[in-house]
Amino acid sequence: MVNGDNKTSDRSNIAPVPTLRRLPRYLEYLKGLRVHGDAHVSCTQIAGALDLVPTQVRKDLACTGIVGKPKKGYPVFALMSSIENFLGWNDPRDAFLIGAGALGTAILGYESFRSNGLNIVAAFDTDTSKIGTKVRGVEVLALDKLEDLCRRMKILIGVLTMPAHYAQAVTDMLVRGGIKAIWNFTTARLVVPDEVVLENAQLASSFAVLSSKLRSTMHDPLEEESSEEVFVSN
Amino acid sequence: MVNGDNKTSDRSNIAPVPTLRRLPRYLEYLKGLRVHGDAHVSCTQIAGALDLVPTQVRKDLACTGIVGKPKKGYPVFALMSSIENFLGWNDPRDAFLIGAGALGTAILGYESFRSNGLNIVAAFDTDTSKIGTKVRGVEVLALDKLEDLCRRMKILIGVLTMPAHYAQAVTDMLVRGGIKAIWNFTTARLVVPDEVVLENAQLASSFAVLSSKLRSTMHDPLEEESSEEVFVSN
DNA sequence: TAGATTGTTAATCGATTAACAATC
DNA sequence: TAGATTGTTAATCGATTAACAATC
Repeated sequence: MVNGDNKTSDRSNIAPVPTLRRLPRYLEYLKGLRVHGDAHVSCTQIAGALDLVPTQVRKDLACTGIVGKPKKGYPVFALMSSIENFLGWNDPRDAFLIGAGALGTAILGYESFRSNGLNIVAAFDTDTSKIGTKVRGVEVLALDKLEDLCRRMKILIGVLTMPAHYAQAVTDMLVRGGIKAIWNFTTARLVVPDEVVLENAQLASSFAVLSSKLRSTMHDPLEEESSEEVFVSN
Repeated sequence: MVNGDNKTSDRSNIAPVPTLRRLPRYLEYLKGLRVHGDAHVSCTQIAGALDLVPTQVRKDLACTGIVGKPKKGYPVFALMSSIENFLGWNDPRDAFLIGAGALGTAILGYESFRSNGLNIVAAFDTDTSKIGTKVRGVEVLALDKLEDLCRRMKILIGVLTMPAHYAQAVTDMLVRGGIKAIWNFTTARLVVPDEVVLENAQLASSFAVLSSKLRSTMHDPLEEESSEEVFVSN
């Protein structure tokens, strides 16, 4: 059993980041199909709906370990399980959310995160008027209990939704409390030990892509009929 | 002037998406420097702080049109302007936000978006208890006024923070109202005409990357000291 | 001046896409 | 069976990284 070379367990469960980012889209699409029984779906179908090419979809899905049937495609439910399993979304992971403001409330309310393995068991804040209350059914605790509770409850994920200038201090508390991963919604650049996973939500990156596209369509006169009056000599 | 071949105006102001996504990080770093006068910054400095390689930073910055000085680097303020200008973040663009819930409130409160050219001038909702009130200083209006106001106020950007199942209907209203860009925070896959820019915030993608990394560190026994008891024969 | 840094060209790397045999 | 679809290998594409002359 030592050094087990089991073919079925994909030890090297690494996938390119672009693939990882597409997997939730596939899952969302599959959920939307609302099929039952042993319905199948092909890469052509998925690609068509999501504006991708079938080969890419096939390669992405292969990363999760699913095996399809030629001519039929993939069994829908098995495929959903395969994606969820690959992402670790089938077994919930306990998380703390720090910052019970508007953004924190929004994250707590995202039902799809809960169904995707993010189990936020408590929120933390420094605002005494919030401490002791519940937000979206989750209790808000005092920030000074964070490190101790993190350690005792073996919390895996910390979600940072507080003002950016507290972010590093809170991160340090979580790290001391033995956190495994940090999902950072602030603009702060965080320093964490190598063994802690850090993912930055980077809303500004998304807005930058939008801004740039918008700017080019606005500046490119060929994009649509010119907004300026065409001068016609009469 | 027709067909102007002006070298200074970079007509083909296209940059790779990965570059676009990094630009806000550079800007954030530069703002954090809090320098004054004609302070300069080098790619080596920026790369060191952001965990990138200098060549990549140099190429990214070159996309924005900035020209540096050998041995000195780039003038900090000119560089910030160059990035902001490239993204169109220097002149504010009027936007509507649809869905004045927790997420909408969070976006309205993100001061950095306002300073980055996103000028949300009104919010819309169907909840009559919210209509007429102000959220973060922005008035909440009835959804049925959306299309008409969008057209009359020549709104450029629509920010979607309402429940996913309304998203396509709201998008259609905005499109009819002449919107140029849509920033979608819902999980809905939206259909828009070619001339409308669509950017999906995709929080789930970010969470998928985190989940996958976390899953591999948890499953990889080499990542840290084994959590299982090592059996020692005595 | 010497040397750090830029701008740019070439090499590398990795993801996407195409091609095609295998298969149900 | 015929043909759509899979899995996989090869070709392409584009971003990253390396190399290096120019320069202040």
